[in-house]
Formats: sequence, C-alpha cells, structure tokens
Amino acid sequence: MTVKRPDSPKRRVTSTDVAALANVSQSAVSRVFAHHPSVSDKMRRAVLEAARTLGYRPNAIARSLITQRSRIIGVAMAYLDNQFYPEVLQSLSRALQAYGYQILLFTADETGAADPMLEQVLSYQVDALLLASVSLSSHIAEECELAGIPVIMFNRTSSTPGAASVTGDNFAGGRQVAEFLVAGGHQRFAYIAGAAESSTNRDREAGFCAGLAALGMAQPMRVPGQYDWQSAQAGTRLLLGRPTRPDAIFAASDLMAIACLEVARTEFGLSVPHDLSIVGFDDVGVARWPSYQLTSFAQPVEAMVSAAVTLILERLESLAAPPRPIVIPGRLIVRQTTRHPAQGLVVEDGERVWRTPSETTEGP
Amino acid sequence: MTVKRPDSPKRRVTSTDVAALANVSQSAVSRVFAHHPSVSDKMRRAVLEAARTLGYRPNAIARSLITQRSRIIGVAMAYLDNQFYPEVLQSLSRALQAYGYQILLFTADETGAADPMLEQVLSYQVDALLLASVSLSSHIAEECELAGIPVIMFNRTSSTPGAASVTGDNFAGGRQVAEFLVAGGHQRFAYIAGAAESSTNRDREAGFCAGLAALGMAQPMRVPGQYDWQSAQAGTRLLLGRPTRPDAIFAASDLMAIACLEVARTEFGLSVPHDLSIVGFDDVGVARWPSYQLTSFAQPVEAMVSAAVTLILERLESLAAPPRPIVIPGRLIVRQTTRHPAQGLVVEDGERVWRTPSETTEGP
DNA sequence: CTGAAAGCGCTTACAG
DNA sequence: CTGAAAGCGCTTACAG
Repeated sequence: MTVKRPDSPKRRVTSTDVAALANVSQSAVSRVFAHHPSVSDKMRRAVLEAARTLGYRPNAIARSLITQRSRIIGVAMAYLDNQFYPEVLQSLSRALQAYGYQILLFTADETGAADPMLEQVLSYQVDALLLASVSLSSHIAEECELAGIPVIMFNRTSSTPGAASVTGDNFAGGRQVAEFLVAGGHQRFAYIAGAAESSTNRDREAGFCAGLAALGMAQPMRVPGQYDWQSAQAGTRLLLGRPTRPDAIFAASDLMAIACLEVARTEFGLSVPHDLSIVGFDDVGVARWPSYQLTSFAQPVEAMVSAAVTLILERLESLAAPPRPIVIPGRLIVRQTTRHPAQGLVVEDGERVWRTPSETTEGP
Repeated sequence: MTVKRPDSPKRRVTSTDVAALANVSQSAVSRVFAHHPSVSDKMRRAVLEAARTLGYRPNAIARSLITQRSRIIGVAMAYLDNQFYPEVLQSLSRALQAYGYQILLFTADETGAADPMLEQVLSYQVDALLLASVSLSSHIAEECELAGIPVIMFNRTSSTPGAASVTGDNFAGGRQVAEFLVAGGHQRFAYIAGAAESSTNRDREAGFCAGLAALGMAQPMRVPGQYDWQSAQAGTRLLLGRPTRPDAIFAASDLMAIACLEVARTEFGLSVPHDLSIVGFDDVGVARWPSYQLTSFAQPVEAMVSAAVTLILERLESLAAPPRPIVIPGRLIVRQTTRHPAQGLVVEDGERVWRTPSETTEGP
C-alpha cells in the first residue's frame, strides 16, 4: 500500500537514512538538528558526519507539519514600481531571515482581486501575513485573523481598531509639509492625491489640510490620483492648466511628485522651485537623484521594517503582546524643489531637515 | 503520547473535521478538494457545504509532504534597487500564481554570502530555484541540482554547459550599441562595466568590443563598475576627467547609465547628446522619464519571464525536457541621449528602434 | 463511487 | 542521554 510518488528524480535523504548510517535512532538525528540540549557529543559527531556524507538537510515541510509553525511569513505587496516597496521588501527579507523566517510573496493580480490570494495564504499555513498593499481590502485581514493567522498592516492601517500596523507619521508629515510651504511664503496650494480609499492618502491629505487651516490658509486645490505616474501626470496638467495655478504642490508619493515635476518642467516650461514648489512623500532613492533633488517627507524604511518584525515576533513568540498600531516618525528632507523659509532648517546626517516651530527650541 | 503543541491560538480545521460534519470519510473530503473525478455530486455537495460551514482550507504543507511537491519556487534575488528586478519579480509572481505556484523569496545578505540561503532553499523543498542575482556563485546551483532541485538562471548564465537559463541577448545587444554609435558618427568610445564576474557584463562588453572591432574602430576605454550608482558615478568622473574624453559611453545597465548622465550634466556641464552620447541596457521604467529619455537596449521582461516559467514547468511537469539556455532577443530603443545616424531608425509600438544594416531589408 | 489504511519526514512526551 | 512510538494533515493504491 505504498503511495506511488510522481516520478521523483531522486529520493531525498531523510533523517532515517542518516540514523541508519550513524547507527542511532531517527529521534537522535532529529535531536541533533533541533539543537536539543540532551545529546552526547559522541552521538552528535556521529550524526553530523553521517549527515554530511549523505548531504542531509532537515525537511522544513515535515517540521512545519508537526510543529504547526511554518516559519514562513506571507507578504502581500503591489505597486512594485513605487521604489518604496522594493526597498521594504529587501530590508524585510533580510530582517526576517535573521530570525529564521522566510518570505512567501503574494502579488495582487491585474484585477486587484484578493480572493485567490487569500486562499493561497490560508493554504500555506503562513505564520503571519504582512499586508503591504493599499488596495487590498481589509476583508482579507479579517479572514486571516479568523483563521488564527496574525495580520500586520504595513504602510496602511486597518479599519479594525487596535489591529497591528506600522505606518509612517502620515498626518504629521502632511501637516509639516503645509507648515514648511507656508513658512516658505507660498500662497496657493494643491494636493495630488493617492488612491482615494487608502489610509495613507487619507492621513497625508488630512494633515496637509489641517496644517494649512491652522495657519489661516485656504484649503488646497485637489486632484485625484492613484499613486501612479499616469494619474499624477494628468492631475498636474489639470492643476497647471488653471487660470491661477498653484505655487506649491504636495504629491502623495515621490513617484507622483516626480511625475508632477516632469510635467511642470517639460510641458509647462516652469522653473522649479522658482515658479512652483513640489514636495513628495517617502524619500525613495530616486528623490536624491540630481535631476530631481526632491523635497520629501521621509518614511524611514529600516525603522518601519524593524517595527514590523517586532510586531510579528511579538505575536508569534509570546502570548502576551496584544496587536497594536505603531507609528514611525519621519522627517521632512529639504532639497531643491521648494523655496525655503529663512529659518527652521537644520542639518542632520548630512541632510537638510525642516523643524516645525513647535519642535525646535531655537528662537529667532 | 500526544505531541504537545506550542500554544496554538486555535486548532485549525482539518479534512477530518469536515468529514465528520458531512458524514463521509476523510478520503472523500480529500478527493473533493483534489478535484478527483470519481466523486458523486451528492457527496461533493455535502463536503463543500461542511467545508464552508467550518471554514476549511486544505493544508498545503501536509499536501506537499505526501506529494513531494511544494508548488513553491524559490527565487533568489538581489539588487532590488535596479528597477529591472522588481519588474521581474512582479511579472514572475503573477505568471507563477496563474499556474498555482508561489514564490519563496531569498535575498542575499549584506556580505553576499549564499550559504545560509542555500540551506534554507534545500530545507524548504522548493520545487525549483530561480537564481536571479548576478553575484551568487554557481556553487549554489550545483548543490541544488545535486539535491534534485531544478535551477533556472535568470539574467545570467551558468558555467555548466546546457544548464537552464534565460537571458536577454547580451552579446547582440552590446554589438548593436556599437554599430549604432558608430553609425551616429561617434569616435571615442567608453564602457562602464557591470560586476566583473557576471555573465551579463562579460557578454555585453564582448559584444560592444566585437562590434567596434568589426567596424574598424579602436577598442573602448573601460572603467570597472558594480551595477550600482556609486561605481557608475566614480567611473564617469574618471572617463570625463581625461584629457581626451569619450564622445560615447555605453553603460552596462540603465541605472549606471543614468548615474553617468547625471554626472555628465551636473558635474561636467556637458550637454547630452550634443557633447556626449550615453546608452544604457535594460530599458527599465526610469529610462522613459522625461528628464532622462535614455537610449537603451531593451530586455523584454515579459518575454523573459514567460521563458523562465516555461523552463520551470518543463522541468517539473514533464520528464522529457532537458534543461537548456534560452536567449530572448531585444531591441535598441532610441531616445534622446544619443546622436542619431541618418538612417536605420524604424518605429515599432510607438518607440523608435535601431535596426542594424544586416537586419533591415530597406535600401538607402 | 466510497472507505480503511499506509505513509510522507519530521518532533516530542514517555520510559528507560 | 537514548529509543520506540504516536501523530501532524494530507494523498492515493487497494478492496469493495
């Protein structure tokens, strides 16, 4: 009644094979590779030698089945053309590998439909799911939590209060951008929105509007967007085609800010920042490229990733920790796409940074 | 003698639970979810309803253990700051998901050490490994093949003859760049190299040199590089600081070409392409950005990914197919960073493309 | 079409 | 410290 195997090219080496060669029990082999304390040196040596001879590696699949832990973290991500996400992915992968966890990558399909993905996530018994796509509905998160899989939102929040999430300080970022632009003497503000349903867009926009309002400025002109190049391009054309155009545009992401900058320069012949100031959000690598030198509110990838890893480990390796939202503070990095206020700029780590009056203790 | 489970928050629903509720055998549940043909409609309905009630999903880990197939493809990648790789990752993920395969992502650590990664790849019983990092040694490929795991090289070749690989046409690409630049009337050529040990760099450089030689031109000046921004920047400074500087630079990747372009413009005040022509390789998204408009040899990501998926499926789902190298042809996309020859440009899919004299049938 | 049972390769309580 | 054995949740040949 042996189960027939689909033509496996070669049988893999198992702990039983190693045990036979080393003349010990299969349990002993298992104990050696699990670094179980009660193993004699003699046995350890025998097992390791036999394992080396045969080229044995423990089968993580079998281990997962019995331990109920796959040491696999599902990561759902989209928008890989926004450089922020590859940066996160690389950093996250390194951080998790350091703790012995691997990443099973899920990307949304063209339609953005999350349900086929959900089935896979649940099937593969991932230990936790990191949801890093703004467009994926919270539904998937609820289903996973229901199935006992911890969900960590990344660069987004959940509608569920108290859910685990890591975000930059989107509201404060938006507000700082407003304060910075007002201090720089700008008069007519505009906002190029990210995806309407995303928490990042909602908070960045709310912060920007609140900041302007607090300083007695009119609310910004607003064009819709989707966190992509196309929509930012279209939005910029709309804004700059108006009879009285804005003199400061805040775009919901760096990618969108760069699209805006390109349109302003090449299609409208504007000089940035002389005719128009532009601010982005994320501070991705391209923001530093000489042709752009984009002023941007920095989301610190490393700190956000560390926080996410902390949340994951808390949920997996201890019972005590309740899920919670973590907000990572950021800084407004001031480069060449904005007219600058006379005061309030300080240098940190070789970058010029804006400090809002409330934050700085230096008087005039 | 029940194995104690580390405090699992909730027991997951198994096929046995579903069987009990539906009053059928566990095998029946398994057959329904495996789409086994011999299942009565009545039973199928009963099972599916019970499954829905309980929120059952088959456990892919358990399935993997018995079928000896994880339906997981390991993907080893680095250089995620080179936009080419995120594009590949996104496309590959979609393509594999369509066939029911998932991606387990491995990234090289800071030291570039591949061995810890190797252990993980082998442990997780991936069905195949796609090696997409130029810096990872072929050693890891050999170990995997030895363990019965098919390895597909992506955007690199293997020293092992006949190994499975997918690459752009690096040699032809380099040669076309040479022919194009010579046709454009350039005189002094330079090459900014990618990582010295990489097959992509070797072939691109060899093609470029061969193309120049065939047209009776002197060999290019050469500066070393690492496929990154820093080295391209440094290399460009070296090249442009010479008493007789090149009038055409071919960089081994778009990322390097853009770094080169930035240095030429901002540090040397050169006008591109008036004073200097620059050509990249890959045709990533940023190459199309208005500030760059980079002439670049395009590696078609979709076609390369399709070929990789084909190779993977051939190895996994049929015995017949021997591993083989696949070379995907590319096109030299002509934009604004090069002086153009009077003839030989055609328009395809809205892009200007260079056709070498040997390829085109149109007379003068 | 359906069920009972073996077995995938491990971990771990139990007994010595 | 060590071994025999149960069991993780499936798939599948076998028998009916």
